[in-house]
Amino acid sequence: MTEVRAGERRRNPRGQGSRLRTEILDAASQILADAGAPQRLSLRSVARRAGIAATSVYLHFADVNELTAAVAERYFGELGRTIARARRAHDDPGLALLAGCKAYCRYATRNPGHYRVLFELERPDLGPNRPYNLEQSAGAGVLKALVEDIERCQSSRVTAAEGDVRVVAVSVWTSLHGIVSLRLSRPRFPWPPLDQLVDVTVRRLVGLHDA
Amino acid sequence: MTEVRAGERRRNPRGQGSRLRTEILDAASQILADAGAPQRLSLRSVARRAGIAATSVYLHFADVNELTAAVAERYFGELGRTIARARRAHDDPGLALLAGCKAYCRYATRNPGHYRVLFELERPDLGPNRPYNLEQSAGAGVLKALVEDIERCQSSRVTAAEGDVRVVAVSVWTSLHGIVSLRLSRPRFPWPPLDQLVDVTVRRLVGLHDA
DNA sequence: TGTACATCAGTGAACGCGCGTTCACTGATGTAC
DNA sequence: TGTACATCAGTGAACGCGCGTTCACTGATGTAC
Repeated sequence: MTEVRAGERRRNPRGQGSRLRTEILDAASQILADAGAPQRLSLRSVARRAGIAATSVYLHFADVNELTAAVAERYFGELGRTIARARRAHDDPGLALLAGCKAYCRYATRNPGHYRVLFELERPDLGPNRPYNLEQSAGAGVLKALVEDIERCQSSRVTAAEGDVRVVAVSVWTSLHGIVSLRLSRPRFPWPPLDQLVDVTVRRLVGLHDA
Repeated sequence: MTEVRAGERRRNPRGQGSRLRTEILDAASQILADAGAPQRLSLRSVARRAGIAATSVYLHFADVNELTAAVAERYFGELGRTIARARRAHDDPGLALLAGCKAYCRYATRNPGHYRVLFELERPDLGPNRPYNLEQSAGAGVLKALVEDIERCQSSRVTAAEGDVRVVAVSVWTSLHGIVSLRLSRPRFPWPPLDQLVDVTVRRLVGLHDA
């Protein structure tokens, strides 16, 4: 089994073995950026990209599932920071909410591979017979911020509709996911412009007055 | 290569060779129903399930993509009929719309494998550099019916909001897709009840008065 | 009526590929005595 | 100060699996003469 080696990498100095973990996750990130789809994310493809032997992945991850879970963890953080940055630019709670939603969708369409790892890739570690603790789930923070944004809209009366905030937040989140995931899997469909679709959808779901 | 043979099937009589095509699609359907996910839908798995040699699939399909396209075609029809049946039970246009939307979501959650073939499975035949004719796309009928339902709501004044009907229809469709596809890929998340989420989402998007 | 032949509905072995995982190993660097 | 040893950061060959596709074939059934 001859692996293509990318530039004869030199081993890390003693005590710095954990650097390889980062290099592996970087390689996974590059694959996702290139392919736009998480199907190509195999243990061997990551090792190839990182320029190491396939077996070296086992030095840091027990199996391929642990690797993909670590990849997902990394991108939940990235997504959360991207949204937070967009919201901060607005004082008006309605505009802040919309900006966050648009940032979510732009992240997905610009980083399809990363986004799909988060929400579409099969994750046996999240499957049945596994404990699922919402609080410790990496995506929980993103949803929590969305709930707070909607609450802020309601309490400052920029919104017309009331209703269970959590249900509305889940409605907004799932709708955004539908908007971007269909766009990614069926790109040739004649979609309306992304920002327009997000704008219409979120305004109506939350009850924001038109701009 | 010894294939497991399921009950020593006997060959079709002369002139009835095209029966095998149906048997192949039936086998694909069974696999999707069992697995709930389209990843398992390979040419070989379908052949195994149908009790035929892998090569026999080539008698009716040029390659594996043509097979999956045929599978999708079949389920678009099924989905469309399911929705139509649900709508017909209501005279009120708002209730008819809601019933169709709920039928869409129920179809997806009850037939996850079939639904995912329609909207998630990679379809190289729908990829870039391919002609995409909306009119001849198998899913076009489903969307068209949705547009008509929303128009009926608007013209009979059960709806408060106006707006570009096609954009609203796409908004509703993508939102429904998000609701069910996230549920399928992350089943352990504490989702609100399906019907409640659909009800809230569609009513707000279309501007239906609460029940 | 008998038979040669064409057609139809498939089969079975083999190919090369990428995959996850296992196992035994290598070779540089630091440390204890 | 010299050296034996332990540790660390990896490697390389091999395993069995399922995959899509190719190729040459088989054997029953109908048909023309």
